[in-house]
Amino acid sequence: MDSPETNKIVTSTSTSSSTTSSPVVQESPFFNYLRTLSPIKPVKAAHVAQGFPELSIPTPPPVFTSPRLNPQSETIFLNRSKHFHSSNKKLSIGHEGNRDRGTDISERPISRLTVRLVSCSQKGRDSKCSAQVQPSSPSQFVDEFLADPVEVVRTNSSDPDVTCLNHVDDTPEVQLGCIRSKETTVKENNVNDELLKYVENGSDVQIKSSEQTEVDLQGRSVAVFKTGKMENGESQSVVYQDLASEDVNDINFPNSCIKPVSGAQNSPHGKARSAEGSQEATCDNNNQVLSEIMQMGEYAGVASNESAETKIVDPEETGQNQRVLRRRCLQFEASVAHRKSIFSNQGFSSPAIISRCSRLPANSTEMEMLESSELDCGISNNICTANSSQPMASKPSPCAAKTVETHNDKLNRSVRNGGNPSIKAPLPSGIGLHLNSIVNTAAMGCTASLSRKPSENDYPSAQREKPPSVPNQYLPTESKSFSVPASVLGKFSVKRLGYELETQSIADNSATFQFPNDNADQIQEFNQLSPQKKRKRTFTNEDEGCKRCNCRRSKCLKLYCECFAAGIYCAEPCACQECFNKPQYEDKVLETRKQIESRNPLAFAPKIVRRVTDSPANSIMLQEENKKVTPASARHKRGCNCKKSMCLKKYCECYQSGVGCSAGCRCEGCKNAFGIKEGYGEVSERLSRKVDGESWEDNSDGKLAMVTRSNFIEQEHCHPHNNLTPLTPSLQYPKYNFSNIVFF
DNA sequence: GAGTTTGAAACT
DNA sequence: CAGTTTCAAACTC
Repeated sequence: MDSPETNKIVTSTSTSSSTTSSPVVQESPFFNYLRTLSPIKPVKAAHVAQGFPELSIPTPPPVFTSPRLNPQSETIFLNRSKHFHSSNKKLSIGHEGNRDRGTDISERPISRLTVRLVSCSQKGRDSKCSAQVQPSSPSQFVDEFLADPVEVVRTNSSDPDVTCLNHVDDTPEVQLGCIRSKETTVKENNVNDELLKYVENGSDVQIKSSEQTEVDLQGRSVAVFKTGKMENGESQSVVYQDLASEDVNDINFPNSCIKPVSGAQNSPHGKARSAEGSQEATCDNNNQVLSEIMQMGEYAGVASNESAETKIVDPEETGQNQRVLRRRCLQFEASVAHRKSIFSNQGFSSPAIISRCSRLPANSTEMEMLESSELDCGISNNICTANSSQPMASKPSPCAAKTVETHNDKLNRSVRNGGNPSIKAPLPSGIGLHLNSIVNTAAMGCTASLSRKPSENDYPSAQREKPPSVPNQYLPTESKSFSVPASVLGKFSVKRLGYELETQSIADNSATFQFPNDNADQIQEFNQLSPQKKRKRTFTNEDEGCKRCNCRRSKCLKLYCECFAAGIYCAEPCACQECFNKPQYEDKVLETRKQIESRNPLAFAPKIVRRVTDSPANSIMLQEENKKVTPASARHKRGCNCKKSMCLKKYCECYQSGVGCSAGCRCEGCKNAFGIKEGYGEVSERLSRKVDGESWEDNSDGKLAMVTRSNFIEQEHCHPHNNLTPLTPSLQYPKYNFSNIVFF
């Protein structure tokens, strides 16, 4: 069972030697652990094929700055259709994440990583559970990590380094445990025997759902997690953990279907093996275990509670969930380690924060930009095609309708059970925001439009528009919301995502992602629309969140195409014609992209760069500093060139992105509400302006200046995190478009 | 929904 | 690099 072969798992290899497998990683406990498990044959090192596969893997963003960063110019083009396909899932073991801060997994052992694994399915396990071990890109980690909600719980442990990730959504069987920065030791004790007895004696019962039991074995508390033999025939498994100590018990169970308890992987001496309680349900395929382990890393979410939760698996869902999980066949150890190490290093309690900055530099220039700044946060967009099987509840896609149902059901159940549904929604992934990316994958249901929800006062009544919302066609069938704690919001950057971020009161520093009510009919309706109708439909305000390209003559191979510019393939919501920006034309896409980049290396770089500091205090300071210098902290990289719109309409990229014009702009008659171009007067200068068609003028009490400052602050803070001066109600807030913004 | 305006991208 | 053309989004009616 154990694989005698070493180095079966090839860590991801990018074009740079800096990303080759680290000996440290390979010698890490986890790596050793995997060696003993995985029969998976070595795979050719290849970077993730999420996007344009020929392009090299971007290195982690500067927030994870490491001397090992690969400065090589890299670009990434996301392949929606492949993004969530389990068949394309690739496993990356550890080291990629380690590049972040030069922290090796082995340096940050994971203990108490309690995992309630899904039970093994005897049927078709091979096909479902086999985890293809391949390298993966960090971005994939991030996106997928963010794709699923988990609950990050700081335990009651006095150890500040302990952070628990509790998956709370669709796979309650999986719990990410605690991350500890200190090493553990393994002690011999008799618990193993006792536990084994317990397992063997107690596991032959037909249990319907996973359960966790704490048993007292020789005075030591041992948590036993069982996943029972399901009525559908799926097997039972048991995992255990000594709760009394940080130690990982070495236990030899007769069966090899391991159900690892945390720490085993990373404990220096951990050799945790596990057994399954049911003899008839022997799991002889370690791939499943590996797959499940990898799934651990798939979940990310937001910090929420102060206490851990025990998730109860609904037996009705278990089978389905497992199938969903297996379909994912994720490989996330590296991602987990990556994130965990960041958690520990940053002291963050939320993976969402880690998820920030996960967008990878598109090229060397961008990398430089990133490196030169403290990349703060970002929520990137997950991208998928309408055809992709994408089981995330909050990023439902038509193709994942069944999964969506499952999620919804879970949500409902959770609500009924008094659970906290507010944290069910996955955070949109994506960080950094692809420069040009609009990634409005909202349309795909895979991204969220994370935009400030304007109050009614934000716009002139005559022009009041509905705030961007998730396109109906890709939304769950029920309205959902989830709250994001201040700790997360504080680090958020905002981009056009599929979801609407509704800023709560500034005082509570929280925000709620609101999922509009939705219905499948609309989904179907939209999908049945002709391209012409989609064209119209797609760009209505109410569907802004799902804006897709509408190219007719560019074949979606020019920067005119927002999808192409964003580095994503066109998909179902697009109304483009003769589109070549599709996976089947990958070669052409890549070729064109390279051609464009050869002409302009920054063609796919972010247009808008914001500077955001890592702490509110710093942000304030920076704001104050910036106010003295420029009207806005964010700048359009190249500057606009408006002649007639006076930078007051969305024709203007600066205005559209909610940033002020700068000296780099060549606009004429600039009246950008977010900050006019230098030379056209100070921000606080009294001037008449017209915003969204409504003219207003500041008065002598400095109101305008204050308003401008508020805009300023809002931008600076990635708006949800704004505990500064609230916007003046009378301010006619232009609608933000964070599509092309990168936050630093 | 059709047509116009606009400015970025592409081309020369 | 500047001028022109093409293009698609934004906007208006």
